[in-house]
Amino acid sequence: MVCRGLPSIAARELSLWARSAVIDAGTEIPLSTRGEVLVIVSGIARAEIQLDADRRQITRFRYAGDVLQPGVVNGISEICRTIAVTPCILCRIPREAIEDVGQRHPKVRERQLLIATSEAQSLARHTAVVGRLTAMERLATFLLELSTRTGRERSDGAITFRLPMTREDIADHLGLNVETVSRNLTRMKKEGLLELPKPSSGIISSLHDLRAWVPFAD
Amino acid sequence: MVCRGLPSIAARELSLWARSAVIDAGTEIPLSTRGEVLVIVSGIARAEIQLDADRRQITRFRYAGDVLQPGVVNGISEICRTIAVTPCILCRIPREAIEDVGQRHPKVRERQLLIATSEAQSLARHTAVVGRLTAMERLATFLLELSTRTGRERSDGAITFRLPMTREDIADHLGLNVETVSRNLTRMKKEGLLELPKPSSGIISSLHDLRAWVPFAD
DNA sequence: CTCGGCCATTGACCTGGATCAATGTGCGGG
DNA sequence: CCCGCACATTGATCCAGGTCAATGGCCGAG
Repeated sequence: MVCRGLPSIAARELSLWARSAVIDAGTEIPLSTRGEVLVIVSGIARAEIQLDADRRQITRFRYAGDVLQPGVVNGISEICRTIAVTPCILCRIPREAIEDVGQRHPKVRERQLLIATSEAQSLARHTAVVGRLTAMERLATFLLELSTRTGRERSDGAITFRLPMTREDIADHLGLNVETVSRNLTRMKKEGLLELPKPSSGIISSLHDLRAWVPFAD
Repeated sequence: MVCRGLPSIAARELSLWARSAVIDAGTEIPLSTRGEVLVIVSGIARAEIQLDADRRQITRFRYAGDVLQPGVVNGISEICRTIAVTPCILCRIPREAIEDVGQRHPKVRERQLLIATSEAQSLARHTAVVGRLTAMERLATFLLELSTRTGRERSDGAITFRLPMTREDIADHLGLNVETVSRNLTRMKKEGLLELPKPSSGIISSLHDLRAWVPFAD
C-alpha cells in the first residue's frame, strides 16, 4: 500500500530503504525529520492543532495506508501534531531513499505530489463539513469515512467498525462538543441507522439511510 | 513571483513557455486542463464548494502570487471551483513546460511539492478557524490575512486594503452568515480596530488590538 | 470481587449566531 | 440627475448546539 500506483521496480527499490517503527497509543508520531516520509501500516492516528488551553481541532484522522509527508520544510514547523489513537505500526522511508529512487523513477515524485494535492482536497472538503453542515450531517460524514476506511462488511450487508477514538476526539474533529456527539449518536441509534454494542465499536445497520445524511456527492 | 526560490535559469526557461490569460470578475477560472499550472499575477479569486442550493463553503481566497495546481488528476475532478472575485490576470504554464524544465531542474518538482504541502497546511489551519473560533476571531483572522496579502501600510502605521469580496463571500468563507459578518464588522469599528470608509475598503487602525483576536501564534 | 477513575450518556437550561424582516446606501444605466 | 437594484446594515426573535450538572457503565489495579 506504500507504493500503490508505482512501477514495481520502484516499489522494490524503495522497500530496500524502509525502516519500521511502533508507536504506543497516546504518543506523538515525530514528523520533524527533514524530508522523511511515513506510511501508516496499521493503527489510527489524529492530526491536531492546539489553539489554546481548551480548544483543539483535529484536522484529520489517519488510517492504515495513509502517507504522512513532512509538513512545511526549512524550519517552518508543521502546524499539526500527529498522535497515535491506537498503537501504530509505521513504515519510515528516509529522505535519501526518495531522492535516490526518485531520480531514476519520476513516478515517485509524481505520486508524492499527488498525495499532497489529494491531502489538500480532503482538507478543503473537511472545511465545508465543519463550516456548513449540521451536527447530524457531520457525524454521518465522519462515520461513513471511518467505516469505508476501516470497516468490514458483514454477510447481511451491515458494516462493522471500531471507534477507538474518544467522543471528545470526534467532537474536536467535527467542531462540536462531546454531548452533541453523544446525543446525535443515540439519535442515529433510535432512527435505526446505527448500533453501538460498545461505545468503541459500531455497526452501520442502514448504509443507505446514513448516506442520506451526507450532502457530498462522492 | 511565479518562480520564487527557483534557480534563475529554471525560471527563465519556464517563462519561455508561459502564456497569460485574463479572467473577468465573476467568471470561473478553468483548472481542468491536465497538469497545467496557473499563477495569479493580479486579482483575487475564491475557491468554493457548492454543497446544495443554499449552502456554499469558500475554502480559500486566492491572491496575487498564489499558484493553482491541478486538483486531483486522472478524471477525478477537483472538488472546488475557482471564481474570479475581481478581474484576474493569470500566467499559464502548460504541463509540458513543467515536465521539460522539471527534468533538468529538480528544484521545480521540489517547489511544486512545497506548494502543495503548504496549501494543505493552510487548509488545516482554516479547518481550525471554522471549527473552533468565535465570529470575532474568525473575522479578525480573515482581515489579518487579507491585509497582509493585499494591504499597504500607511505612514501612520495603519493598514489600508480593499475588500472586493461581498459580505456573503466572507460569510461563506468563515462558516457564518452575512448578518453576523456585518454585525461583527461594526463591532470592530466601535471598538476602534477598524474603519470602513466604504463597504469595499478598509483600514486597520489598530493592528495590535486586531491581533489580540487571532488565537494563532503565527 | 470491589473500588476508583475515566469516559459516555442524559437532562435542564442558556446563548451565540441564525433567521426573518425592515431600512439604508452606493453605483451603473438611461 | 434620477431610478432601480444589489449589497449592506440594523433590529427582533428563534433555535441548534453549547454549557452545566448528574448519573451510568466499563475497565484496570489491587
